Amino acid sequence: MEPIGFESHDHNNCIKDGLDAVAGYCAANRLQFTPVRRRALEILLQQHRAMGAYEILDQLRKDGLGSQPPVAYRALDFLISHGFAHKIEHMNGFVACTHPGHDHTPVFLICRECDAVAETHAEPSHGLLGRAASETGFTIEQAVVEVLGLCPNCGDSAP
Amino acid sequence: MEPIGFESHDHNNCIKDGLDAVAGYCAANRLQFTPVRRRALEILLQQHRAMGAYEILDQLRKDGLGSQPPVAYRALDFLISHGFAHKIEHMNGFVACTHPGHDHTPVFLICRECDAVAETHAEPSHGLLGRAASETGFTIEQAVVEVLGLCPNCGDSAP
DNA sequence: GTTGATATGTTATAAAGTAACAACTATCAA
DNA sequence: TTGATAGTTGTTACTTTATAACATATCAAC
Repeated sequence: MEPIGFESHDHNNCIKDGLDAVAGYCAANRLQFTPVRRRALEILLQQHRAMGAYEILDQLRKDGLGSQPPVAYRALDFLISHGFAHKIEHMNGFVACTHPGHDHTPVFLICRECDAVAETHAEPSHGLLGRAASETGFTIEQAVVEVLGLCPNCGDSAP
Repeated sequence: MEPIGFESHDHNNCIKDGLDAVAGYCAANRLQFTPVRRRALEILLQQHRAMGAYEILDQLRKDGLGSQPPVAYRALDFLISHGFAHKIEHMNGFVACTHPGHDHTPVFLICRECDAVAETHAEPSHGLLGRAASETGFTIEQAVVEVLGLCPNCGDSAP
């Protein structure tokens, strides 16, 4: 599973592919991919970094797509609840999912220098987490894994 | 490494031992373990669950130890920066560390039913995280790992 | 005891998130 | 095609979480 986000790539594809994948998933599952939701996702897709809800709201406002906080938070709730976006708890921010439609436990690599976020995966019921949980009889439902540090670009220049 | 928090235990020892360990560490390292800081830690130690900063502030206020938010946040900053407490990002809450004084990467098991928090450990440079990081050239500095689910007590009664 | 660093008290405000309700839109069955 | 229902958006007002800035007090070391 390759993290996406640090290496250079054709970013137009990220946006288009992301929107298309979600549009398709919504069509197939009778979910309403409304203008607000679509635009919110597009805004997130434009950057591989965590954005604040109010930052997203500012953009929506410029497009005449809602100007009050609940509009942004509701769009984000929709995107998150269907796995199209994730919340970065550590930053009170949000990122687009890099492979929407698949059930997964995301692991984020977050650069403290440039705020870039790369997403990869782990299966929490295996490995360290699973072992600690099963030892105590704890039932895992969800895992928040956020790794902070320096991305390849920032690590090289400012070590 | 055994998680602490779910099984029954002599809780008076948790409080006393926690305070003693931190007091000793502070004495040895010329840190000021002031009344506000000591009481904030004691409040956290009284419960194996995440508490909000304002919840802690309420308690401090009752003891005449400060009544404004910065007092609580500064005490928590001190405790966290020296590893005596941790922030649970997922809940905007704080817990006492169960083994202060040791450098470590905490992993939290959080019960969504009763809010109990157990702390265990992982070494992020090994395992899944380390592999994902080294593949991309990412330098890990810190990891936030919060596992949500049901503790043994709540999982049995309400599955 | 003076000085420089550290800690606390306080005011004010920023940032993040939600409750509640009214108005609009999609969906689908009759 | 109408009407019932569920889902979505607009808006007001508010709660919760967190911090900036500055004055005052205390500590620690010389």
